[in-house]
Amino acid sequence: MATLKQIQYFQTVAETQSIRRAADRLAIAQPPLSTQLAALEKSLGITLFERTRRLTQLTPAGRQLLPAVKQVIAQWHEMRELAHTLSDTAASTHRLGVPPTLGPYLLPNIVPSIHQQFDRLKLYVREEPPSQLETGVVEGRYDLALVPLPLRSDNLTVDVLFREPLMLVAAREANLAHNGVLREQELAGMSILGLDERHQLHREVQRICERTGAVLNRDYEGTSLDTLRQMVVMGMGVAFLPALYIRSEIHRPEELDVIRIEGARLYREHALVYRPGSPVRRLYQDLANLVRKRMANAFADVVTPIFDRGG
Amino acid sequence: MATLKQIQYFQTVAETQSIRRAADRLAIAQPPLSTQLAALEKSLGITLFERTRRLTQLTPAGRQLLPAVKQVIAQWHEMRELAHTLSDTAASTHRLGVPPTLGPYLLPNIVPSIHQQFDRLKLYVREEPPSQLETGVVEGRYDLALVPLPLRSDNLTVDVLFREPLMLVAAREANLAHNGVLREQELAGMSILGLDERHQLHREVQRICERTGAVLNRDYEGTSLDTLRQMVVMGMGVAFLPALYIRSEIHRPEELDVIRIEGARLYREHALVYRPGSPVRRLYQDLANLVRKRMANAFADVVTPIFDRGG
DNA sequence: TTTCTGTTATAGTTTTTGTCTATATAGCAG
DNA sequence: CTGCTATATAGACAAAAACTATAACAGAAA
Repeated sequence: MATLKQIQYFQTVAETQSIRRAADRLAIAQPPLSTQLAALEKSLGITLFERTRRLTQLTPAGRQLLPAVKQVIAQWHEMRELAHTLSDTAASTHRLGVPPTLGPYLLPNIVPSIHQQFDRLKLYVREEPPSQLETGVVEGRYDLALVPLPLRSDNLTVDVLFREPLMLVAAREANLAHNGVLREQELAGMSILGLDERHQLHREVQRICERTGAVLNRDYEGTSLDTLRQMVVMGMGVAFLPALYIRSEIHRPEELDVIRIEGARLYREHALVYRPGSPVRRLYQDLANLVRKRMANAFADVVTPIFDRGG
Repeated sequence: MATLKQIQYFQTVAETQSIRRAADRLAIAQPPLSTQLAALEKSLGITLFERTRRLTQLTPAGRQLLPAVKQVIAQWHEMRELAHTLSDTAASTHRLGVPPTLGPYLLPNIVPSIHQQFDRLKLYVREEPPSQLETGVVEGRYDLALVPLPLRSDNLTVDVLFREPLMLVAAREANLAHNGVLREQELAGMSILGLDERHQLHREVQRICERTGAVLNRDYEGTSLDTLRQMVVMGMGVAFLPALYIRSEIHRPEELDVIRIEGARLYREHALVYRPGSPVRRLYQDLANLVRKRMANAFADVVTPIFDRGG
């Protein structure tokens, strides 16, 4: 089996037109070079060189093989160069999974910061429901993912990122809130619109309803935060929407009231997860910290970064 | 230094997602595969795989390196395939040098036969004066050449091919010959047109003139056989032209008389030459024989093949 | 929990391969 | 004919890669 070494030897001899000079250039003795050439010729079934005293030159067959040989070596060098670039772990493309109720409203705010700090890191981002994100990371379809807590699987490393409040949203005409604030008790019996049950948010809202005595309206369920918002605008009821969504999407405040609920712990928590065995987990920890800091700096009024609860 | 073997191992492990299965497929034991992978990772400075118990999968960096790795292997296979094709010596391109006073008139008649017998052999043909052809072969610019005898250099293998008569050509109006034949003595004093002295034919004609008492006209010399013919047609004198040229180029017999000289040995001899050390000299001998046979079959009236005078 | 199973890593040994030095062989020049 | 130079060959040695055996370890099953 022809080796890369032999192929390099071949090229050098072809260039120098001399086994002796090639041996010098390759920094080996002449006999092993002769031996390796003979081995290569045997394995290829071709006489590559015409050896005379004054010079060693290519045979017609060898001459035609030379370009192919150079191709192999060129590709090899290219590969090594790429490897060198990639040897900085932050220079690779990492596959990031995000839930549809968070990704579109969070990423635009943090991706620029990521590129600023890790300038050669690339992200390949896909949206999926959180449960699929988890299995996706476990099975290797993703390298890391943003998911809401709690997790189903226990074999992932979890870096908790921040706590995001859920705000009650009502149509302006409903005139539901006094001064934009309601007490938790006032939620009791209220009819709440939610997303369909494939979304994680469905369960989170469900839990809130159970705790506060509100009633989750299952006759109409939204398929996205935007449809949910539309349902509220159209007066079909009230809904809990994530603070980051509200911050980025509620552009027409005249249509909707955003109501803070006093005394209730209405929030969801997001984490960055990845396989414990990932060789670049250190990078992912850095990314997690970057997200927390970014949240602390630019969204302190909206979310609460969590710095010290590791997975 | 990453080896081809290691690169193949890398690809196989990436495909099977398991070191154990890859080892099976590669028909080696598992430990050396682990070792080689580790060596490759070290030499590239990259962690290529994330090894867990259930499966061994690519890291982000490894995933991006894989296409480059496949390229290297693909090029390598391509090279081996080409080598296999070339292992039939007759499948290569051989550089053939021919003199301008022979090539254009001989090759069209023999190249089809060559391709018929050696269907994958290719010829790269160039024209040059015979002296340059000889040094060209010695120095390796050509693999073989057709040259007129005698040779200057003595370090080439010479396969004599055939003897080609030189015919006296005169304008029809000159009415020089009786029945298309002249005796040698009648050449004495005759003014002969020739090619310029860079051509081998110049010297051949000069020798004939010296022997027969004819006079080589040096006032006007042709630069090619065609200009020489034109000079004869225009009545500037008579000339010796090679039989193969006449056979292929004298299309208008009314313009010129072709005259055979009785009793004189007026001919030149052509040989196929190549370096004695050429690994494919056997092929060149076969080619020489093919040319002789072709001459014997189709040009017996024009040239005389020479079968038994080796170099 | 413990045990069993399957996978990868490590240790030690053997075999193979590559390289070295020394020498033989062969053209070519003087 | 005799050196000179380039390549080939032989034998010794070192390095690399293979194998066997075993350890370590995680996940599944008991």
